[in-house]
This record gives sequence, structure tokens and C-alpha cells, in this order.
Amino acid sequence: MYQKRKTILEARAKVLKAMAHPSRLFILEELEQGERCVCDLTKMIGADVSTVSKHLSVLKQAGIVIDDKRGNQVFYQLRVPCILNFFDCVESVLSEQAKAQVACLTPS
Amino acid sequence: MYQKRKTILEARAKVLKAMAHPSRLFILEELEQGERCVCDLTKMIGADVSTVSKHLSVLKQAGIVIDDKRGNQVFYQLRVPCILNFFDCVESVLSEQAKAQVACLTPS
DNA sequence: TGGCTATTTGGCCACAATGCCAAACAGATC
DNA sequence: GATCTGTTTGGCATTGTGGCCAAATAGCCA
Repeated sequence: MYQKRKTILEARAKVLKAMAHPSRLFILEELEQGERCVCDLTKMIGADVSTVSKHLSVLKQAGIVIDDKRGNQVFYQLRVPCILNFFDCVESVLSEQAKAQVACLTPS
Repeated sequence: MYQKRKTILEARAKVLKAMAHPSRLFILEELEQGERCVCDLTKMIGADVSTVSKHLSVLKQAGIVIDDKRGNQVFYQLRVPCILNFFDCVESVLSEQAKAQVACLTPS
């Protein structure tokens, strides 16, 4: 039952795992606007360059972004633009949560 | 730039992180068909009951599933059915990866 | 070559996640 | 109450993640 699908599910999980970090989600949103170099993303995020570089490498390894070296900088871009549509759904999880909390606080 | 969106991105990341595990993806697919009790999921996955129970608790805490105790068993169901549409996109990441690999192996 | 900027890699530490076992807990039934 | 089934929780060992610093690497320009 599970063993049969395990390989596929592991592959999917890897992609989700790569996205499951606030800085990496920020990078994806930013790349939705167009390609960005590591230095720009680093300034925006405000972490160490090495940290941002590692986040980018996680996204790259998951096949979500691709890199393009030009001169002495490296530009990253989304490989699969649909990635961000994703969040309509994530958002609905969150809004359900919000509704539930309100319901909790409202005296019945 | 990033600080402003951080709270929202953290919330989204939490949902993605909760999904980012093969067993939990399996559970979500299974719940897409309808509610399931812990015991059924445990049989299908083939891990310890306590392990499956913990996976379910992760999904519950992320607001993705809800539970319903009836008799001495607990049934889980999806709270937000759209969750699974998600994978059209994840799938396209994976198929791009596959294409790239083929391209790599093909002599040009 | 030397120095400058941009990026990646390695090392390290703190912390979180995974999985099992054992124990606790809850509901049903006798 | 005793017992059986189903589920959750605590503890523990192992492994993975995230972040920084420091060092290595790569490309430009003088």
C-alpha cells in the first residue's frame, strides 16, 4: 500500500521540504518577479551570505531554481513558475485556522 | 523587505513542513478518499502506531487535518480538500528534473 | 600578479525531527 | 473492576537542519 508509492512520495516530500523555510519562501516570491543575484537576496534577507547561498543550494538541488553565472555574480531564477500558485491553498489552510481561532474566542 | 513578510512566511513554511514527509503525504492522499482511523493508516504504512499517531498530530497541529473520536477509535479527515491539487505543481518540478536528467544522458 | 568583489564550502554548535519501545490513557465489554 | 482494543505521550538514540564564522574559490580590473 505505502511501500508501492514510497519512492514517489519521497520525491514529492523532498520538493516540499526544500520550500518549507521562511527565507526560502521569500526567495521564491522574489524570484517570481524575475532573476536575482545572491548579493541582492542576501541584502533583502539580512542573514549571512553563506546562509543565503546554502538556502539557494537547497532550492537548486530540489530542482526548483536554476542558476546562471554571469561575471562574478550568480543569478537565480525559478525553474517552474507555477510554484507560487501553491499558496492559494496554503493560504486557505491558514485562513481556516484563523476562523477556528476566532470561533474559539467568540462566546457561543 | 524580508522582516515585513517574515511572520506570514513562517506560517506558510509551517504548513509545508508538516506536509514534507513521505508518510504524511501518504496519509493526505489516503484521506482524500475519505476519513480513516489511526489503525487503518498504521496497517497501510507499516510503521509503529505511535509513529503514525505522531505524524497525524503534526498534520493536525498544522491545521491540515481534523480528528473525530468515535468509540475507541479516532478518525482523521482533511480540513482543506484542495491540499492535493498542490501536487500538480510539485509533479511538474519533478518532471522537469526528469527531463533534465534525460537531456544530460543524451549525447548531443 | 595583487587586490577587490561575489559566491561556495567546511567546520562547528545548537536545536529540531524521526522512529522505536514502553507506559499511560480512553472506551467498550464482560 | 478486569480486560481488551485503540490511541497518545514520554523517553531516548540517531540523524538532519540552520546559522554563523572562517577559509577556499572564481571572476574582474588595474
